[in-house]
This record gives sequence, C-alpha cells and structure tokens, in this order.
Amino acid sequence: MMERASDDLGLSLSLSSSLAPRTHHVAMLFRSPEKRFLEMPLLPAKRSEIAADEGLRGGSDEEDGGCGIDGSRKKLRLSKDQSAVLEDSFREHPTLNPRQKAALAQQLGLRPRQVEVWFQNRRARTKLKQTEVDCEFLKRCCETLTEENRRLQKEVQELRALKLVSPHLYMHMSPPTTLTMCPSCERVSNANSADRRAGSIAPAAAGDAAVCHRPIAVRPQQQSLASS
DNA sequence: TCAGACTTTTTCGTTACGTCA
DNA sequence: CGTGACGTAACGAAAAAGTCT
Repeated sequence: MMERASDDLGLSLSLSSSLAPRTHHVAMLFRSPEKRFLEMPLLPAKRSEIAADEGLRGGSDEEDGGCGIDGSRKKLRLSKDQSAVLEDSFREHPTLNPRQKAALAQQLGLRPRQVEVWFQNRRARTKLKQTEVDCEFLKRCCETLTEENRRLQKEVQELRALKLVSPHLYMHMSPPTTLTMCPSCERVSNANSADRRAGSIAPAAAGDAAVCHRPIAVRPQQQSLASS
C-alpha cells in the first residue's frame, strides 16, 4: 500500500483498499504536477458502478445548492466535530467516491455538495502547504550552495596567492581538505592526490565539471517520508 | 478499432462570509 | 462599534479523463 505522510501537515494519506478512490479519480489526480504526493492504489472501476453508487445519494445536486433565495451564499461554519470527522476521512482517502461522499454527508448532516467542497478546499490547502515546504527546502539548498561557492572561491584565491608567493611550499602541501572530495559524487576522493597536485586541484575549476556526477536531487517530501 | 460528443470530476482562481485582534 | 487580516466555505471556468455511440 502506497503511503505518503507529511508530518509538517499532520497528514497521513494512507489508504485502505476498500476505501480507495476509483481509477478515474486517481487518474485525475495524476494528471497534475502534484500527482507525486498523491500516490494511490489503482482499483478497477466502471462508470456503471459509480452510477450504481449514486443510487445511494440522498438527493440530487439541486438540493445541494447553498445559495439563498436572493442568490447570496449561505456560508455555514462547520462544527468542530464535523471538521474532525472530515479530517479523519481525508487522512484515510483524500478523494471521495460518490458512495463515500453520500455516507459522510449523511453522517454529518451535511449536503453531499458541502462534503465535496470541503474535500476540494482541503486538497488545495494540502497542496499549498506542500508548496511552501518545497519552497523552503529549495531556499535552504540555494543558501547552502551560495555559501559553499563563496567559501570555495575564497579558498581558490588563497591558493593562488600562496602559489605566487612560495611555489615550493605550494607543491608540497597536502591538498586542501575541502577539495579532497566532491561532496556530490565523491569522485575526487578516489583520485591520486599527487595527480591533483600535478594537475588541477579543483576538477570543476579545470573544466572537469562535465564529468562530475551531479548530485541526485532529493525532494523535500522524500525527506519528510524518510524522517517520518 | 477509432473518432468525436458528452459526462464526470478535478484543479485553480476567486469571492464572500465568519471570526478575531 | 468599526476595521482590517485571516481562514475557509462556496462558486465558476477550464482541463482532463472516462464513457457512450
């Protein structure tokens, strides 16, 4: 069973097979860029089945209309209990099939349309939170790399200065600790340090970046998964 | 089997209401 | 009491995928 949890959000999107959304629901989710964090099991489903489910619905969308006689919106604040039940349900399955929607609506004394809207808004909030988490992660990555770059530039400058002042000392000094290994691919650590002294000290600086393996990007949600 | 019309459900952006400082 | 900020219920449009013919 696929599961994706985000502790930051207090969400666990684990799904039970009996309550999992139907295939076309899943497909809908997967078409968006956010499909990555809404992985769900694929269950066979036919529209005829869903149509049968609709038979359970207490009423039509006509009675779902939330507008007053004057056309104004009748906004109803959900009670804490109602919200809690909806949250629990959302944790179990972030999308609802008609049967689940109708059952939930009946349980909570709400219109199916209200339950539907609540889930839509809840998904939107989840996505927004995740976007913020992603953004924060990328920001930290950027800051780290900027700092690393600044440090390496400074080191290169110092080494160049040293090379000019005392070439003999420079040739016999041990390589800078920060350049003994590429943090991304650990490539340099396997190289002969004497080779590096004879040749380029920093592979990237010598145009070796093309053969340097790029670090595998770790997405924030993967991290949150790993940490949860 | 394929194509196009139709249906269903979703996301996205927005609006409006309720609450609180 | 009035007001602005914020959270969220509700809505409509557009998109995408499924179903039907």
